[in-house]
Amino acid sequence: MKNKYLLEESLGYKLFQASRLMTNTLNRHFKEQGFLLTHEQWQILSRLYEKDGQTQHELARINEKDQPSVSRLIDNMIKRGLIVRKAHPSDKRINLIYLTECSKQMEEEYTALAIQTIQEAAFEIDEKELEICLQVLDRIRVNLK
Amino acid sequence: MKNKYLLEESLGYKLFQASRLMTNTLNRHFKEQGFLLTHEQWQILSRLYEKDGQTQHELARINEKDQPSVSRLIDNMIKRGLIVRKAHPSDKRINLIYLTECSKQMEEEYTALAIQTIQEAAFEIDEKELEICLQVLDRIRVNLK
DNA sequence: AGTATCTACTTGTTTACACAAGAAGTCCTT
DNA sequence: AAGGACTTCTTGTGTAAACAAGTAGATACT
Repeated sequence: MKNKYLLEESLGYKLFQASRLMTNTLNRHFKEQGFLLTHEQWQILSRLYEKDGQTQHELARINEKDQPSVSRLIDNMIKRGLIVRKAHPSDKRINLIYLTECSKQMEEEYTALAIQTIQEAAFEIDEKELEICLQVLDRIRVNLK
Repeated sequence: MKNKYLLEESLGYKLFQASRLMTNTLNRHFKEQGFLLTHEQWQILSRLYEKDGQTQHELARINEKDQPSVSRLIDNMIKRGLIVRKAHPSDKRINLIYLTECSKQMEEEYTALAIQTIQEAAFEIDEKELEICLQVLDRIRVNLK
């Protein structure tokens, strides 16, 4: 008997679809609240809430994106008044990225929507099983990096 | 003590990064073998290997994408000679999508790379824990759909 | 000092996504 | 048979990804 590959049952496909549903749901929540924010922009903001004034290089590194992606993501966020670029005091190559008053004030509301999305996703999932899932995801990241 | 939200530790972020690593790895494998194929295109092909001659609407539905995305994805795949559009015999609205001789011949090689990617991702992960993770992913999809 | 190398960032190109709106064909109902 | 509703697909627009190539500033070496 042939053991056929089925896309639908594969780890890659399930991961991909679950991830996309979560990011789409978060995007929808932002939109429903009238916030012009994408989940990618939220990733950047969230890093700045943890530590304001990081370089683009650092933001790319910790978010595991390449620099061109972050460069343009930041362009869009500046257009929307979420962040600003400031020159590094001594190294002219470097841009330091800072939150604006506007985005600082929104931290709680944005964070609440992120947490809400995770709670919706994790609804009625056993806590131990969720923990195991998170560990597996960590290991996948280690394996592929 | 304040229980702060940490992006890095969140389900959404871990899912997103693990998923992106898997799709990027699959893309890289295709490229290394000289195959002009993206993971999104592989999703479509894989569905056609299961059942040739599906409509765009059906392909969009089962892959959980919207129709415009599938329409343009199919445009690209036609350009690369992976599939063809054929008119439905009685309903002129409908395009039926068929594999080409070329893509039919590649099924085994493409599938091998998909399986290899999953094996790399799942390396040294306990089988029971992986199974739990897959179930959690299924439940996340149910919760958010 | 002068050249080579490295670093941080930007620009160009292609692929793909989501949402909105439009075009064309089919079906239903009277 | 005619009008309206529904279905299928395409086009328009904006966001973001990866990879390649380019620019400008800092550093290191002789």
